[in-house]
Amino acid sequence: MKTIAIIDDDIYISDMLRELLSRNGYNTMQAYSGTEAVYMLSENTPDLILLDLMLPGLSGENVLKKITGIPVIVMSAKADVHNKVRLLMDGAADYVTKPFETAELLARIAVQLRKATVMNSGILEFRDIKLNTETHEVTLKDNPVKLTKTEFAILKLLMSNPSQVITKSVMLDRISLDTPDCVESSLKVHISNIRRKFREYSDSDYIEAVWGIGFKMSEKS
Amino acid sequence: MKTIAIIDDDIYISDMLRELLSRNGYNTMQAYSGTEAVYMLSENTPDLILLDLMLPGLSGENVLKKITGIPVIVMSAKADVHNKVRLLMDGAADYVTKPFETAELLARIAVQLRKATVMNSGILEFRDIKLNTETHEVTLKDNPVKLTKTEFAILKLLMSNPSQVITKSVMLDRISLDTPDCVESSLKVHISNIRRKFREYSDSDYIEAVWGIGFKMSEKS
DNA sequence: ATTTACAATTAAGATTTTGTTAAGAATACA
DNA sequence: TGTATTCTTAACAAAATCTTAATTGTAAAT
Repeated sequence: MKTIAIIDDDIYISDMLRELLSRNGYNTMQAYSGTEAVYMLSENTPDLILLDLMLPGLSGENVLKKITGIPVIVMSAKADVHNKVRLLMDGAADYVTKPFETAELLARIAVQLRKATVMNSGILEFRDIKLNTETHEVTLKDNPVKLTKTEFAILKLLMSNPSQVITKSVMLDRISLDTPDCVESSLKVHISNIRRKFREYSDSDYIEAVWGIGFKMSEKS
Repeated sequence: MKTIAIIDDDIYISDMLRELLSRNGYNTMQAYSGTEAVYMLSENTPDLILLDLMLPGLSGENVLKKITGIPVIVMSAKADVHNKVRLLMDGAADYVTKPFETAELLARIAVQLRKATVMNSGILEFRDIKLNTETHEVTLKDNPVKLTKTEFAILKLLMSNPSQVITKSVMLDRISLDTPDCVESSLKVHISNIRRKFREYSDSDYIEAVWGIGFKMSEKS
């Protein structure tokens, strides 16, 4: 049975969602603040997360940035397009505007869970590259490539959103959560190192720089 | 030695798989139609089944539904998500999309066989190590190795998820439930002790550190 | 064409994490 | 109670990784 985490400070909504979900065959867990959510997620791994944006403690945006590997559906009152784009760039899987129809929410949940099932075979593929999120192994043309933790995280982030530009600031947010901010030089070195390790098995370029913005996986060989 | 059943009507592919598998240390048996497969499985019990979907006689889907207790990896040309989901719901353990990389297929086979080993007996095996979850006995190359309770718990956790990295925090959660948090030093010592005890009977490394993440069982000897 | 801004690479030093040892604390057991 | 075993902690050395900064290369802007 799939487990869904509900992160919302409004107790009425949170409980309504819990009922709705358990009536539809899901397990649930609840958190009522950003900090509580982070703690809960460090202890448990749900299959999907419903995240309200307006949270006490730590804002929903910041909770979102800390999550990797679990699809997040953001629930927000703000409907504007610009905001939506930013959320998707921060790693949200989908977005519903409050108030929402329960049927719509259930449908979107089902879509994301199916996607996740397919993804969670554990292996991300892009051209010749395979990245196993479970074993932390990466191969290029079936040659094992040893990546460090940070290099792996960068490549996983890129391969999770192929053909999409990942801004440098998003990368820095997601990769090194603890360090300060202005460490772009470091990022460049990591990417350079990944490329060097890949070059041993292929002349082609896999990571492409998007001038002034960030990086993306490169389609062309 | 593990036996794998190959169910595919394409003789060329079937034989290619047989060679690949026997080169990698598996016994094989072959069937070329759905009806033949059902007959073969009534006579023999392989450890794992590779099943092509497009079969004459009885379709792969229907063969799948008749199988219980043996992990089935479905091989299909159809890549669409909906189809994959249905197969998994019909009881497939995993699926690969044709054409597939041999390395990937072997990896997925290994994963499923290990899972099956865990399920079916109280004995976990990994390379030269045997761990009996019921009697709490551990042997290395058939030499008994005396492990303490905590050491045993750590090794069991690792061997239950071979080839998968276990994070330090997960380990701490699962092993010493009562103690506070900052006990990484303790973990290091336990692992060091397991290694020392193993070193008496083998020079090879069985527990591998994954830098910055955790530990995993090490394939290479 | 030249300037400017950013990107890529390299190498060195700083930092973090791991592995081992030894000593004391906690626990189990006779 | 005393003894043996196991667990935890701390200290340090060794290894791997990360960051910084200097340098060179490359794309955009003027």
